[in-house]
Amino acid sequence: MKTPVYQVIENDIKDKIQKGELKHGDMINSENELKDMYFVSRMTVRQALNNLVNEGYLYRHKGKGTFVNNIKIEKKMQGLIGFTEEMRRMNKRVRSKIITFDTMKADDEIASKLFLKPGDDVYSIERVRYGDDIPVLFERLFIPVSLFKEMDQKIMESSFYDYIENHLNIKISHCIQTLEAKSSNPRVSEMLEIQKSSPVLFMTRNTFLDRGFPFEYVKAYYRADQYRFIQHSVR
Amino acid sequence: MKTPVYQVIENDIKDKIQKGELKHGDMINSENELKDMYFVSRMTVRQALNNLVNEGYLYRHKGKGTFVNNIKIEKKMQGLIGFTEEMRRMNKRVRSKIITFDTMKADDEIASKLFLKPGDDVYSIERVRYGDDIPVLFERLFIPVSLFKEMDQKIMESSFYDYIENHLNIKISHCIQTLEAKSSNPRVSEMLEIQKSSPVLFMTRNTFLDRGFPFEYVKAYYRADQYRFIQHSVR
DNA sequence: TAGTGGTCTAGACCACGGA
DNA sequence: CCGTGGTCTAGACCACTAG
Repeated sequence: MKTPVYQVIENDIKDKIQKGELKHGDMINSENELKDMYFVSRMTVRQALNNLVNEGYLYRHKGKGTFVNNIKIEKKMQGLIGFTEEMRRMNKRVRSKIITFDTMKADDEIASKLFLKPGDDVYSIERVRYGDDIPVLFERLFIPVSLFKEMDQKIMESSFYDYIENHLNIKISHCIQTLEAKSSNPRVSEMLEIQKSSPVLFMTRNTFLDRGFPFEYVKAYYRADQYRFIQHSVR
Repeated sequence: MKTPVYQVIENDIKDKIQKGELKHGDMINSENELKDMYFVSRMTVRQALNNLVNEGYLYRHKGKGTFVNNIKIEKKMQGLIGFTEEMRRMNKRVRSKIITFDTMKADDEIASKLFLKPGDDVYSIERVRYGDDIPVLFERLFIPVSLFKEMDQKIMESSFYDYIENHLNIKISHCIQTLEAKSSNPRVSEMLEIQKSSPVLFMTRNTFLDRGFPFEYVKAYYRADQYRFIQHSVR
């Protein structure tokens, strides 16, 4: 279980950035210096630096050197920040209430999103999520019954994604989200405790397993005065 | 202006995936085969394959081989799809109209977003963008004068990002976007040709150069009935 | 056991940037 | 000019997978 040399070099440089010994804009040791410092060949040094450049820690300028990037934004933070994480950033208490939990027959839209035939069984789950007891989001999830025969309300109240990845041992591959502005309809207004026809942020999410099949389709309404999406993109 | 060998190999493999000669799950030629096919050393082959793995085209299994990934498109489309691209997907003609083009003193908000002091000079550029002659988005850009002394209207009418990356030879590092729903104010209603207090999608974007400094801060209003954001996230 | 990718060496020549 | 990163070589040994 020996750590490869290039990973040792990577970790040393990351540590120095973490500790503040290397700051944004600083030039790090040149490849030839690092090669002599670690008694390795230059290609090994380059392997370490390439990885750090790809992860956004460093950037290079030919003829000048290799420099520390301004990396509050790591690749980890890429993509949209989820509801729970965002609420935690704002120090708000999170709570969920399940409104309905049914099975139904998929209509054309749901069927096409979940790669089913119209009329196939899907779970339909409505819930409201609160931050500091203020309703922030009203969502409806559609999940194929055929994929999760033993679904129950307890799974939905804890972490559905955890259940899939750790209990069923299936990896989640990717998702496609859409975001648009809408006026709230009466049902949404009631659930979010806002006036009729207020602006709301409407999101859909289609999430796929690593076999390429979708396992959920979600429609969600966010209160305009309580939530915004934040997204970091690299490169 | 000679293309490096590893890029030739990369392009050949990308082409084969594009043409369908290589499909999801197919094993590509081994590193030793590729080395003999291109009359290069194995390290050069590995440089090509490493890049394709990082871009999501391929994945490797030690002891087995290198395989074609199925999500090549999603990785490329990761992050939010831009206005021009989205309009093209919907086969709409794109047009921009610059409304105002001024310099002004940064207020507290603009200054903090652009790492300036309040009172520093910034360009303020308002424009409306149309799809098939329907106004889709009204945006206001703030750009530090100190970074782009020779800015003029023609740069903004063509591609600002192209100008930075290719003429000034500075790389763009990353951006932070926020998205929320709002009611349109009178100015926005007029520009987007919609009724007063209609729902609009409000976006801000703060974009950074590879030195870590921001070069633009954008506020944009999207017509709810004409635009939605689509986002792909991997893993 | 044979073949694959993972790690690593000790060199080389080039293009670019700054003094 | 010299030092930097960019590209490339012709080997080597290892760990893993499959037949």
